[in-house]
Amino acid sequence: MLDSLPQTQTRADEAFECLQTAIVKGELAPGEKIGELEICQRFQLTRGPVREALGRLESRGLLVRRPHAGVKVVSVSAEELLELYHIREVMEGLAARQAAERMTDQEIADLQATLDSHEAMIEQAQGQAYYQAEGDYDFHHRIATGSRNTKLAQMLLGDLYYMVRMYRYRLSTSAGRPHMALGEHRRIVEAIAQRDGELAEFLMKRHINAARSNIEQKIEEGLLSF
Amino acid sequence: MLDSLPQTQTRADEAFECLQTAIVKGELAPGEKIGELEICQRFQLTRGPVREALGRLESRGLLVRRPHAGVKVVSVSAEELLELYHIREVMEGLAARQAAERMTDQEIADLQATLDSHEAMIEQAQGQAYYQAEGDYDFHHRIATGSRNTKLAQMLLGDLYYMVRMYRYRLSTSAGRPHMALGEHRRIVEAIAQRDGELAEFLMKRHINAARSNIEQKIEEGLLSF
DNA sequence: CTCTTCCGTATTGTTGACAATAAATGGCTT
DNA sequence: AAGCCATTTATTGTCAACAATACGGAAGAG
Repeated sequence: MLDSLPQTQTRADEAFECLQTAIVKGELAPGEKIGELEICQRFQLTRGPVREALGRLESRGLLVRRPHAGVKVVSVSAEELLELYHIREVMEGLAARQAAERMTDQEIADLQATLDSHEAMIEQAQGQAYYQAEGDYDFHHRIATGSRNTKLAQMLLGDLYYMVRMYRYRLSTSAGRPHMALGEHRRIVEAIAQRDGELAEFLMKRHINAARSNIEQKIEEGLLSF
Repeated sequence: MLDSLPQTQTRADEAFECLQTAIVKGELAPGEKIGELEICQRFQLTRGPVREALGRLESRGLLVRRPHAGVKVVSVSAEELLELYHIREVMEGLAARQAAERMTDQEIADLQATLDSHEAMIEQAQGQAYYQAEGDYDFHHRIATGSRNTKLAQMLLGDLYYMVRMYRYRLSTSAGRPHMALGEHRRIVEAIAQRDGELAEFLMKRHINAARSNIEQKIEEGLLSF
């Protein structure tokens, strides 16, 4: 009765989550080839569920698989990473607009509270980029679900974010931007609270575009390992 | 030597494609519960590959699966279908913009040729909505790949289109719109040929928005079965 | 007559063994 | 010595039997 639902329901789900987090956290490096038995003994599973999980991961674009040749973690080039941000820009813009139209007052209040706690964290622990990264994820997560657009949330949360987070871990999200990002977040929430969908969309697009430019700049400076 | 590569490479791939087309064509109705053994004897396969295929289909949102309870074809409500078009609007807008920037002259010429053949088909066989539907798919397909945005094309071609096409088969794409749609397509290609990304994006968004409005109107008229 | 409980059955989830394919190694020829 | 071909081996793809779980119906109590 203690471990009611923290443990996943099926072995395949377990394998799926384990693999996913391992890939996102970088424990499995991009481009790295992984054998099935290797995974089995690592997570104490059998090949059946693992195989099913691999299929799902491949379908989501985190793995690439060649018949009879094995699977390897997807390796995203710098260009592709920037393309991801272009996609995020339009999709999250839409999410913000719909969130402005559909979020409940309670959800908006919670969102504002979330930002407050982020601000406190940033001021308290200067330079702790980790919390900011998690907070940023939380912020975008809430807006995606707040859009009440099932498929949109599914695509953002199930596909794009994992892929972006996969590189967040080694990019450490550009020091200096936390404060600026928080301000942008505040303005977006403000627009949502005023039910101004158009403005929310505009601000969100600009916000993500700024993040993209920031990464692009770092790449040009040669600070990134690709 | 005859069937060199038309047959899929692995049993799981085979199962995946069979199931996918069956769902899209409506042979498996939305909401219908399907047993694994049922699929096995239908496509002459064993449960292993089928199981893996089911996992992939679920991951792509065409199936919904409850542990130990079975899988059923996803049933999309009218609201969710319209939401799909909102997503398409922003994503294909982006695709059109990037296609205008990146398509080769050859690709653009091919695209124009495609429209010519569509026009011929429409004039030749009045009211043959089927060809128009296929032609429309072809048009959007080319622009998605022309964007040179791997993930964007993957999401459009691998996720959204199948879901939309699934309903196209019973919507029969609104008679009367074919001619109008072709004109809109022409203007979009024109913008792409002139390398005017902004205009291409605008026109594509308006094009999809018009399609959405059309469906929305039909729903309000109660002409659709949901 | 209705609701609840229990049990049987059918379906799903899992496992380990078997078959097929691709990569790797070694030998052979040129 | 270098390149090509065959054999070997390890890994993937597939299969059929086993175990676990949820659904459905029958029996009993209220």
